Amino acid sequence: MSLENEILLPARDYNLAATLDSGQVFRWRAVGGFWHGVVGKQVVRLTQTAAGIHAETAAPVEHWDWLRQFLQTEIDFPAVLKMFPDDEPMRQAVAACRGLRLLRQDPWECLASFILSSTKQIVQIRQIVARLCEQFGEPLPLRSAGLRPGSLEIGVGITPGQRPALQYAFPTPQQIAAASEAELRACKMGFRAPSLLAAARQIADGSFDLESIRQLDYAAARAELMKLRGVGGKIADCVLLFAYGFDGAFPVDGWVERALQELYFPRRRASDKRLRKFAATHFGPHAGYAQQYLFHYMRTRNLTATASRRTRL
DNA sequence: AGCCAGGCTTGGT
DNA sequence: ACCAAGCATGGC
Repeated sequence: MSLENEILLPARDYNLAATLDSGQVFRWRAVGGFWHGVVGKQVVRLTQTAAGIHAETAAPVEHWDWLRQFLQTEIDFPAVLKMFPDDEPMRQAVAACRGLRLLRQDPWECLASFILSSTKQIVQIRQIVARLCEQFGEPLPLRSAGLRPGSLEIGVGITPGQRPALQYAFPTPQQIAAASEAELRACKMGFRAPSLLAAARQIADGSFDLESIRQLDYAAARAELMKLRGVGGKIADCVLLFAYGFDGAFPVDGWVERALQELYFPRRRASDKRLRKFAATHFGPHAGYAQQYLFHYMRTRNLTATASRRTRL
């Protein structure tokens, strides 16, 4: 197969913008109608068309399996929606964001990102991850050397007349493990630094195996991830859902807790444990997708509320 | 200025 | 089993 640096991936019911901006990934940025990001060592530029998702890479590639995998364009998405519970909150949440999808991330990048996520706003997680990648990640070429010379320059933060910022691969466990805690703290991750460093060292020296997680069932995989410092139930569920494809994983953070409380238990206050138990049975085999819809629904509802509040002032 | 953020760990009942 | 403090930093 010949080398290519662009492709159209057919996709229906796919809201690319909402998906890349929904708090599952932290390195994608919208630049003039395009979404710029990095998948593995590929610098990628995506845009949504009527037919699907058009992708361009800075470096030519032999195939596109890695991108189909990341974007999950080939799943039976209508079947996922069909399995959602038929109740008013879910109808509202789905209507609020048609085509919101789950991506399939690299486990290490996902784990590291969510170790850094605790008690942080999404904008801040993005900043920390960006610093981490700039400090410790491998710099990646922004333009194709061969194909269509000069036609494409992919980079985050391009403004007219300005060179695009360099892009970086997400740092490997080895690269993080070689850092000091002070160097990590310089990325503004605060008390999360020792947790990230410990995870990186365990993975780098082989005492913790991210690949073997795939062989386990959900409960065992969750327990295994929770052995890592700084990884509790919520972060474990995020990694299981976003990186390993455990569709039953149901991360409960503040937003989702509020969603469950307000939408399903409006009268009485339900304990965190009660909410988790309810979620485990109520949302079916694709509970993780349902969770993402509830999360996005609550978050955007709040954002528009604050925006309108601001304009009124 | 002060509250709170895609939480977890530890130490108290 | 449940509750609270403490953690580091910055957006709003």
